[in-house]
Amino acid sequence: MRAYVRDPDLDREIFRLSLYTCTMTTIKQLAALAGVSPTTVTNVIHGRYHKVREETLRKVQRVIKETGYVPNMGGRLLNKCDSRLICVLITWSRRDEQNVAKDPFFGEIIGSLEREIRSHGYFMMLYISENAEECIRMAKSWQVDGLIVLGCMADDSAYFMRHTFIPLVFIDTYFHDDGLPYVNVGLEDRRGAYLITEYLIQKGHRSIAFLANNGKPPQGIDRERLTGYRDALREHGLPIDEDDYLLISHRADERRAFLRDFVHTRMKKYTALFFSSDFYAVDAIVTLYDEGVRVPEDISICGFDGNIFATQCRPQLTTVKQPVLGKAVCAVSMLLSLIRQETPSQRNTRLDVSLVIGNSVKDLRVP
Amino acid sequence: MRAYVRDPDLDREIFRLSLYTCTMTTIKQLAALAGVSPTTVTNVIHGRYHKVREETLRKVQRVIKETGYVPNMGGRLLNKCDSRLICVLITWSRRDEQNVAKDPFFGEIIGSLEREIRSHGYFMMLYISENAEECIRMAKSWQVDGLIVLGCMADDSAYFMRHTFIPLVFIDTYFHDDGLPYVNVGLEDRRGAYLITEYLIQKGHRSIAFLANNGKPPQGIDRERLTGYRDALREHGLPIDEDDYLLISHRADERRAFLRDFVHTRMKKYTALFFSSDFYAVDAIVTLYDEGVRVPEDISICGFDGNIFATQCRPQLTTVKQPVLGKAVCAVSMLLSLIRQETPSQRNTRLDVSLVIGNSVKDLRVP
DNA sequence: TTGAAAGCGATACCAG
DNA sequence: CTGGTATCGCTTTCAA
Repeated sequence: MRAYVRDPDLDREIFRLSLYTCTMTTIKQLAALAGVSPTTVTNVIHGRYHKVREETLRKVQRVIKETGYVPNMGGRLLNKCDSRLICVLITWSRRDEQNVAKDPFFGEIIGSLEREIRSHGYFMMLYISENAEECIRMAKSWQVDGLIVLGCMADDSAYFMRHTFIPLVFIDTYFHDDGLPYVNVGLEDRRGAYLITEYLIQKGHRSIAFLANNGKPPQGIDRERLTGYRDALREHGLPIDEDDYLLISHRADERRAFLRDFVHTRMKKYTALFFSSDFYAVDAIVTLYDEGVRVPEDISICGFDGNIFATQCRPQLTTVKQPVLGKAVCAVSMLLSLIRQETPSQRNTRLDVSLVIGNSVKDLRVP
Repeated sequence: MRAYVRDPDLDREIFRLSLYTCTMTTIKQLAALAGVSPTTVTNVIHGRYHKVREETLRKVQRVIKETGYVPNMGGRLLNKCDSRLICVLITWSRRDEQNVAKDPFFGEIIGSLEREIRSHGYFMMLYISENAEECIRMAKSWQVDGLIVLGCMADDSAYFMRHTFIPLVFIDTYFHDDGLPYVNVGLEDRRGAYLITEYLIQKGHRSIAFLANNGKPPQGIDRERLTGYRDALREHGLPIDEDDYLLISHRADERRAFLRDFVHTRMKKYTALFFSSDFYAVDAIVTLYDEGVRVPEDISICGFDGNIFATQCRPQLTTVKQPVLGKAVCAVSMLLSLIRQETPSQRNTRLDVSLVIGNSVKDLRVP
């Protein structure tokens, strides 16, 4: 195999072409430059090397490299089935937009998903909407290869499943019991809530409230966490009272008003408050602090998520840590296997959580 | 103008077609259904109503609606110049990924940008990379209509400007003095820093350190903030010392180690620390708290950003608030005007900032 | 191993 | 007002 010899004519042509930086090089042009057909060029691009002679391969590769060829995705899209696009859908139903975007979980999961998607050679579209129909329209419009849906309500997830055949992976979603083949990546929500409630009980707490914001009756993850909390109470022989499940608003002003009132009335009934997320737990610590209530001296508080709020809060929040990056890795890998038409190893993945002990819980056994 | 009469044949056809939910309806099919040409259908879709007779219009609109027509963006892309795609680029140079994604600013700006982009009928791609060349390749590949680049280094911004003609708006970026027509949306960084430093001085502080992490000499926004801080010192007759500009690491462990050491050594020299971001300021408050140093009793601290960290921190952080949503609105609107080939009203927008007084600064004038 | 040619869906141009 | 048709860049099929 002899060494590749530079061709001055080709060099000149490539240079001439490189001047037109405004218009992109096309496969046809590459073909013309290399003196081969478009077919050969595509074969090289797609790594079908067995279909190309060594010398041709080199020549084409050189032209590709030197022109700085960039494929036009429009052409690909048109030829169906390979957009290389993955769309991350977020449907904020209850919580309002501002809150969700400020929640560090949002940034973390978006960042992690982007990294996973890009590292697998896909591109990420982000679409945030309350309207499931609109989401489906855009997915079809862009022929996206796959969808990752973040924490939506059961009605929406059913809608997504019924209205498209696009590979679909949910994160943190719970579903109607309708037999549809949902693929979900979630947490051991129930176990996490159980663990932390048990921890509170161990520390001598007997009257513990659970606070969440996903409706009465609770839906989705909050229902699971409530169940875990109640399981722990029951198994330790403590009474379960409907009234100990408290609904808090997603609106900061309403939430604070509630807490300010709560402090001077019903709070006396409890020694500990278990919030369904760090976001709300920290907000409560701060509100109570402003009301002169000290944590954990006057009341113990814990959360769920283990995010940066929990670590940067003083007293440091006792909480349940979830693996955010792990969620992203898992979701993308499941989605890719769906895209490859493989049957996923598991439809319902529940990632493990762990207890993070901070200083927001008082040990009541010590006098 | 007589009422539109339903056509049973058409109804049947539409129903038949709707069964093929797997393949999308095309303009050709719409045309066939409505008994017109593709041209007419496009005209209707693009609202060129003056080119279509009333009756035809109605018929076509009905077919579009009933088939649930969704345009295939591939076709559009191919016909150049109208991808309706805006790509948000993030190039983390110094700070590491985890930190950036956890910073609430990230989530807030992403959320706000998405909303702005979508509400103007565009689609958002998110691309996070350290490699400017890679960014340009993807932008060309997708023929994106515009790019929004978040806080990159001067070298990268120059690279972007030189290597593409795609409309480009920067956020929070400072540039080389190379005469390129950068369009940027930033803050009154200098004024903000000036304001808060002046506030500290008013409260009796005379030795104030400035802590940031964008290198020595500082680059980008940190250089401006440093300048504002020094302007305030100078104008109030206080000495300016190189050593009062302290570099902190983006790595949590290094930063904390530095602070822990700092507390027992050089910190005695200062009565106040001004951090270049709330992220670092809050981290410092927490680290100092753990070291038994109380804020503001032992030392005063302030930040810059006015994000949720600052509000949820106790003592509440005194800081400079920036309009995050405003940045997104402004950036998207400038980008759209660039896309429309208009000359932007302003190349360099600096949004106003305001002082937020918390409880993290001690009034030294009170004995 | 290579090439010619037919499409993918939307659009714009030009004729009627 | 409406329709035929060529085009965009890429892929695939089929023939050489």
